[in-house]
Amino acid sequence: MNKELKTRLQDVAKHSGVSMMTVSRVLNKNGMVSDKTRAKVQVAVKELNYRPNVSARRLASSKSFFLGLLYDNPSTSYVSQFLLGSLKFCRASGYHLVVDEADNDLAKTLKSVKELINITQVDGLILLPPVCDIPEVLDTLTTANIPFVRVSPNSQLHISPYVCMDDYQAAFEITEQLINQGHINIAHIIGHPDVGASRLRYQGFLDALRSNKISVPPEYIEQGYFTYKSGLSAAQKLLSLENRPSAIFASNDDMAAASISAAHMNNIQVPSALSVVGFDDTSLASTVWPHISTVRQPIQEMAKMAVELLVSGKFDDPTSTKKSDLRHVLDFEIIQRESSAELR
Amino acid sequence: MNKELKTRLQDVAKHSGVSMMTVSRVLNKNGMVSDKTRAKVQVAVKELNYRPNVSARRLASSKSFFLGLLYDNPSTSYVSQFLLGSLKFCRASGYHLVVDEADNDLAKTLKSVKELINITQVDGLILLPPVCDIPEVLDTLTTANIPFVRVSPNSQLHISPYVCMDDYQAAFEITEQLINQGHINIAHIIGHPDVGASRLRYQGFLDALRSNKISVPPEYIEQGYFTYKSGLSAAQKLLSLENRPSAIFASNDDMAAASISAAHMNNIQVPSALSVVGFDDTSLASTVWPHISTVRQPIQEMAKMAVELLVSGKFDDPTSTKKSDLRHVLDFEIIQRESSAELR
DNA sequence: CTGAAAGCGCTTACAG
DNA sequence: CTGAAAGCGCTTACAG
Repeated sequence: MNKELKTRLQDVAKHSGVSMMTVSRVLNKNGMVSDKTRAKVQVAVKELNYRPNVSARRLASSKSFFLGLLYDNPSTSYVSQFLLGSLKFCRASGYHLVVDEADNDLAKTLKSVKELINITQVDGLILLPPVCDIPEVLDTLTTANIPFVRVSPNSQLHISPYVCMDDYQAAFEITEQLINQGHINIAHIIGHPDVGASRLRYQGFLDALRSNKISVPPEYIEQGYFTYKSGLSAAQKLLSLENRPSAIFASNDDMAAASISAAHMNNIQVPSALSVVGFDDTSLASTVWPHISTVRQPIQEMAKMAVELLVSGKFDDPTSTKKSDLRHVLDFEIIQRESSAELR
Repeated sequence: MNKELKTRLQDVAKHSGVSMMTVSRVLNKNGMVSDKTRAKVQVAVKELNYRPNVSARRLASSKSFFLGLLYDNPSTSYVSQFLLGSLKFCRASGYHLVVDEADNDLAKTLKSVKELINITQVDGLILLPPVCDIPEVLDTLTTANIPFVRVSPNSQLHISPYVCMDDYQAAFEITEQLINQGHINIAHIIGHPDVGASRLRYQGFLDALRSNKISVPPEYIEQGYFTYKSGLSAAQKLLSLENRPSAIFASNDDMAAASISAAHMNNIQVPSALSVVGFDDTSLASTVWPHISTVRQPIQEMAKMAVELLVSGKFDDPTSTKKSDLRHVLDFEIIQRESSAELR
């Protein structure tokens, strides 16, 4: 390490004519500093392009500058996108990320959580779904008084800040897009019954149809489990109906991809004879052919928001926070690709 | 942080009756310490369950205890699996990982590399394919004298240690498995022409057939580009041949998945009328139905090996290393799933 | 609102 | 082969 290149706190102090202590206070935004002094210091920080040494900071302070990320989501692409996003924003904030996979065995998971708290001594934890809804994990964290942020949680929404997107609204909009393309016979493959988002997406679908005065025959609704296989058999049933739907909205991309395969098997052209839309915008959506029209989840932005909430320290004292501040909804995006088109 | 819980270097020193300096030397494996003293210290370390404080270490030493991971691979699942693996082993070794994505623009990539060297001051760098084969990146690293490990590189194999698997042998074996299942009419979809592994897999395929005295008609060989779409059109051609193959070996899973779709479109049952095998064992392989028989790349192990090579410090002085030590080949695994079966 | 001193847990010279 | 001293770049308590 070229120590001589690095500007240190001392350099900033000298440059702005104050003590190191004062610079430290400005940097950490906590101490009482006069506006004038603060301004002076901030100028010096900018001019010298000063970046605090995380190791020194960690060594001296009571904070660890570690954030934990706990996941047990089977979707590699979801986890990895989130991971990459948090890594980036942790780095920007001078934090490091410790990643742990929750085990199927609850006892093991709890052990990992306790290790993160006691050994790694994380300053905060991010929980991805579905581990973010395990009561025992939440209890452990609450008891240990460790701040945590949950992503798309499904229960106990009042106990921690969380980030999510509006699954209902997204489903509503992508359904409405099909309607605007002239589709009336629209089927839906519901997602896994245990996942809260499945219900929200289904409801958004129903309400979009209702608000356009379109009725759904019961045989247009199939229960899926977010897997390709479940999507395949659901789509097979839908496509063998006498009054075949002209469009299928699957509750995730895997099942949408399966619907396209099912169409192929039945010699039904996509999108000319059948439109298919999915949800999530995983890599699968742009892997299969035709590429799948879908809803993009703002995973990167969710990661950024989660890190920011933890870094801000706003929630370090959980009791002081108003419920209204807990919910952070991020924008989704409807992505039109080649698997859906105007009805003709 | 509960400081009182943590055992420190001092505690170990006291416990084993030597100075902190001696403990440090034992821990860092560099200094000259008598075997007797070393043993004593090691016992104390074990008993007290001592783990060095990375921050203190980093602050005091000339090393940063940062490793960089540079990637530009489009496969999210590949990158994320590698990422998760390295994260794990970095943590076990007391290192932190800084992850950067190489840009399409070479100038930007070089800038990132220089930042990793000068600002983050990484102790070493891991390069994933294909960025591991960009001469300018390699030059920058060599000039800066930063140790680096490459994963499955394709060129200049003498300039750095690297980890890889035996693509040729794996292709040979999975082809031979098809042969053992009674297949004679086996087609191959070649991978992207710019990727070295494509050639090796193709060669393994050819040699397996040759060693079993099976000849391949030229129309059984199709050029693909590792994409689903390229696999789809390649498979379409293969399946419309008069002497249709009974098995297709695609050079990756995406193209194998596409081959299955193509079979469906032509009302050909997989695996009863057509066996399909892929390569990589990405999540796609167990997403589509039937699940794809494939070759598992040992991505986690490759990550571990890459981290270990860097942490070991063996290659800190690149000039001193013998060429024979550079190559690290890891074992693959043939995974038999539902997409291939005995010919009947 | 601001500062001088001590210390976080290690390693790097420097001695012996 | 082993050790006592100084210092890495910050923050925590304590003064004022």
